[in-house]
Amino acid sequence: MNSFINNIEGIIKKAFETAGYNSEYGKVKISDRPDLCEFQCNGALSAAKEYHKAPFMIADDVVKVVTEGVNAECFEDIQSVKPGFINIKVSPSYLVEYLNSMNEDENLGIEKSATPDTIVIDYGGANVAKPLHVGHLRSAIIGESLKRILKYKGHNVVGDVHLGDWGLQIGLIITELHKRQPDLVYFDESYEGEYPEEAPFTMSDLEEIYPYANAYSKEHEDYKALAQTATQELQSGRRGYRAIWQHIIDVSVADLKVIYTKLNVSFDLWKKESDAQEYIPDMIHDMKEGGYAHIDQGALVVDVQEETDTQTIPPCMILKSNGATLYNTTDLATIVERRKLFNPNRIVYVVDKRQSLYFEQVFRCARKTKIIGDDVTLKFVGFGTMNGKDGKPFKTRDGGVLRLEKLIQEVEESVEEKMADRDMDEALIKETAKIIGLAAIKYGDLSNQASKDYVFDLDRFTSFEGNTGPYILYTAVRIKSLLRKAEELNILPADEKIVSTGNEAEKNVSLSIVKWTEAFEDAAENYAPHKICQYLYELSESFNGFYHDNKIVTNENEDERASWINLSKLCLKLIENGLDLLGLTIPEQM
RNA sequence: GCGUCUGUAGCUCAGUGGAUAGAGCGUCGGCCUCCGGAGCCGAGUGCGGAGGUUCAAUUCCUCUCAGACGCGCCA
Repeated sequence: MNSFINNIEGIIKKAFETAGYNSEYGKVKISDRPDLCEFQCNGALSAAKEYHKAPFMIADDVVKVVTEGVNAECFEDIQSVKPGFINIKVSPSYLVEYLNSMNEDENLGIEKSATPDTIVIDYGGANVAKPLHVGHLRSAIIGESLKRILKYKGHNVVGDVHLGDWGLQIGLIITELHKRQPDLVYFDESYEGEYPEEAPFTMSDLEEIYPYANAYSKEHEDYKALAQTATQELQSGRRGYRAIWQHIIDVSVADLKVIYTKLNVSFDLWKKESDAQEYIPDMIHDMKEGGYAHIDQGALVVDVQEETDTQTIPPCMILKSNGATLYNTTDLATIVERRKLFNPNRIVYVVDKRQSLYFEQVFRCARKTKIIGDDVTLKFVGFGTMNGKDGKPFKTRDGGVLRLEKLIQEVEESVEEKMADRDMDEALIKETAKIIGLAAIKYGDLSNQASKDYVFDLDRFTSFEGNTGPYILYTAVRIKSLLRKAEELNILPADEKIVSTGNEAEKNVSLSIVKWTEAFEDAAENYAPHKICQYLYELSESFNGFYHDNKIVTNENEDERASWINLSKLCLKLIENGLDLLGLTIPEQM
């Protein structure tokens, strides 16, 4: 169905046309001056030039057409105001009519895409053998939300974790493991039997081994060389190394799934860098055959510089001078793989914005070498860093990288403390604190524009007041409690009908509600979950205002009561739906 | 050096080619004490700076200042 604003716009555009002006000038938007009107049209101002007329005269003409036309009853007030604004207040009945149709619509007024795209979203950014840290948080949170938003729009979305499992990191672990346990069967090259099913290490072993080996290799050249050799041997298929590698993946994936589940983040696909390896030989062959790739300083590269560039864009490197593959190679091969498996119309990368130049190179290279056609959108959704209160990248007190689990735990504990005096049993508080804590983290992140850096402020994010996750949850919980009360009193209305009672706060809520379509479409088009947050906050505020000013369940006027219960229900539906798009859930009480 | 991004209230963040640029937190003053007070009203300060385009610029363009980030064998 059309959005509410589109409906008004239709009327205004028609009026421009009837009055003899181009209908394109009839654009309607939410008012900048809520004290004067609810919606406004500024088209007369820009039309003035074309028609050599004073703007207010044009506005007068248009308003006249509307007030004398068949749609006049849609407006409570529409007037032309100098220098040429058209100020609009809609009639409560017209508004309520839309509310009801929205309420009846299973998608709450959102139209599914008529031409659904197949979209692969690459987010998460996890590596095997390394714990998730706060740097992975944004990719997971934003990617998850975008996945949900695009699915809701009706697209066919595939979320891919795209695990990093193929680099030097594995070689380092193998080398260190060899040093510590040289007798392991994996290192015996003459061994031909089956390898054990059980890994010779746990996740916490890996978490200790990797950083150690990494640091050690930076100090010791020979050690580093061993690791590089091990990496190469792994990649060329040495059996024992492959077995270790498989253990590393199994142990890591099991661990990652636990924490991603905690975050309410899921992936349709657990693809790994290594899965793309099989596409590399043909890809490189084609690049050479096509004359795209050439040797430069010993390395195989594809030039991606374009004439319009204002800076030097380095060539995209496909093979290092020692013949080894690198990040670029895998990413390009992954595009080949994705095209083969899903034939997507869009591939969306939710990645740290510092990688913007790198992805520009990869995208250009992919297009130039015809790995992907011009009809496929490659979208880089770069996000900023999460900073501490000092404005610098988030660190632990001793300057280390903060593990994601630790962060989640700290937030949960902080929420628990706040809830300590609740009349709830301890287990329930713990459970609820998890939900609220997650809302605090995610909403705190998503309510900012993704591309900007933001400050992680525990006290602010977990506050139950202001533009926070907990505040939105509270509003939803409050409505739930209201509905429970109504049920107890056996006064739940028989139907879902909402009527207009002429109440001012009621109209306010209604106006907030009908803005949903615009907010959602804006979020979907611009990959901008923060638009959803903004909407939810505004809706929550106007609902709370309404709630404060009026008696809903205890109202003695039965018609008002029924309508307002239904209105509250609609608000709850919208909040639940919106929070779900952000990847959040609502507790029963808090 | 070249390039990208950012700069909006004391702090954290929204927003816009148009009429008086918004919210939260914090501060100060007040109201309401009713279905969950997590509510409401008021006070106060701001578009980094300078030009330009436009009837109209915080928004678009140029320059400038400040900060963050990036610039072939890491990912």
